[in-house]
Amino acid sequence: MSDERDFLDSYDPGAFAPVAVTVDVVALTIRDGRLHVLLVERGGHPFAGWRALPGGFVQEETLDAAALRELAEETGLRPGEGVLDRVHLEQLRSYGDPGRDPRMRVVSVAYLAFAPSLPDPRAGGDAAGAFWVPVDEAGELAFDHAAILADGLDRARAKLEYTPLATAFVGDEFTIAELRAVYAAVWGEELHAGNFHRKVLSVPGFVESTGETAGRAGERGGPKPRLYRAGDAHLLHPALLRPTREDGVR
Amino acid sequence: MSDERDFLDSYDPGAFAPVAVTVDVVALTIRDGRLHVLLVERGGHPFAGWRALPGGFVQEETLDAAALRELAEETGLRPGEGVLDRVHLEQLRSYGDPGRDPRMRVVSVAYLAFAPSLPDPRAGGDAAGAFWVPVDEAGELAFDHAAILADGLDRARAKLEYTPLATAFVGDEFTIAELRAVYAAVWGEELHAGNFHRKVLSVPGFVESTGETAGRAGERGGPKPRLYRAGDAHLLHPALLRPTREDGVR
DNA sequence: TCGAGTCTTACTCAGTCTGAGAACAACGAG
DNA sequence: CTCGTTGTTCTCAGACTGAGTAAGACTCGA
Repeated sequence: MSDERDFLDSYDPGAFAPVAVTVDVVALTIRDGRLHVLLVERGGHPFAGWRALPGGFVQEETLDAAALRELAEETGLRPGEGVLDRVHLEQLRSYGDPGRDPRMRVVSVAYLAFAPSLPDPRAGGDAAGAFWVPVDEAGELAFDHAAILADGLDRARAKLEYTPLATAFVGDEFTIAELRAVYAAVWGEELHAGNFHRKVLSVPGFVESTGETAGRAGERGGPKPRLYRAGDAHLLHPALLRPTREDGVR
Repeated sequence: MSDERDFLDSYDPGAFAPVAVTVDVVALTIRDGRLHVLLVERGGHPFAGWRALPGGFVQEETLDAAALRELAEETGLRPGEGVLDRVHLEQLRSYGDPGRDPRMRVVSVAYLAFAPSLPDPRAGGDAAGAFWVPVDEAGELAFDHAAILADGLDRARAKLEYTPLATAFVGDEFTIAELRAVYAAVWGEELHAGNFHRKVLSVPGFVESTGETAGRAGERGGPKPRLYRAGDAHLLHPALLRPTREDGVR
């Protein structure tokens, strides 16, 4: 048996059937109290003119870096400008059915991104345009992107329960009511204000008080709310469970 | 712009840097009350002689099918013989750091498999041998497989809480005590028998009674336990929470 | 065959958590 | 100023949880 050096030198990477690896990003944000997803309109074949998730081929970089790069390209935001640094990015899962892309065998690693309200994206890359769309108006998407979006939403809704993810949707300092609005937007249901308040403050490490109060109350009155920052918890314990998904869900 | 047919005909799949896609399987089972993982000893370079997770290159098949095939090849089990059909298989996540494989850029889609006690594997494929190893004795593994295994264990421990996954580790009919042994093995701690019993029976759809009792009691006495089958729930509600991971985990 | 020890199952009880509702004060809009 | 809205705090009954106890049923070894 040859030694490892010889083996690597003689190794032929072309010996396998060609496969491409892409990343696709399910980027979520909240605008006007509704959950939105970032979509692009495809400029080229296949699926020209269709809406799709932002994404592209992986280059010489980690998968995480590829996802962040694609997000930056499609939104026109630059890393280092501060906005993108506050985006929470995590891997969702991979999709690799033969035939999901008519060009060739493509395995796509999907990512989930959460951001505070971002500006309207500038067109860039090979996308004819990018825009935020309310998740319930996404409609048909190219490839299997509708399924990917559905998986992403499931994951997002579940993670709100046991992680402090909601803080990724709000600014640096926020009120409990803003946090509650995030939960309401993602879960699609109103939450009992009093109980939510009690719960959030009772979970260690979820939020910490800044000692300040907002300069102004809400548009429709009420006292000036207190401001909080995200705490140091990675897991919420105990969790904030969703209001009874009636037991039929199973 | 050419139409889609022309575009596809002229598309050159070789235009991108070569990437290979593999699947790696974290297969878990319980033997003698301890959680075991299936490992192979690598026969060829790179990492010849090292232990690794079973896995290999994806062929013209879905990712799920590739994972099942690799599992079958490494264990010597054939699909259709019944044993493999009862294996729970789910995607874990993908690993694609440049340099994780010295041969070329390799993106690996990791899978998690749960099975009732399987027979000792027969060697097969390019592995010099395959064997079940207690998870806490896995030691160093080839590539980044140690990290993959750790992620798989995390996922398994978490999923036990809110899904009926534990039933995938036991036979078709089982006792509550066998189910409790699964939780104890995966979580690494004993559980209060009475409370566990109450909890399992109170979660709708987790288990359903067969009406029968086991022919024999445990080795060290006790009454003949009743037998149960897995219910139709996909999610446990309410969940079986792990005994207080003391709040420092965050 | 008998006793010791083990195990399943059921029950109890105090502490905690939850959902629902009410109370109150602070605030904006008209 | 008045009214409706909102942030925050309480209260209360029901559900759930961990810990312990108890009654049998059974195996094993003496």
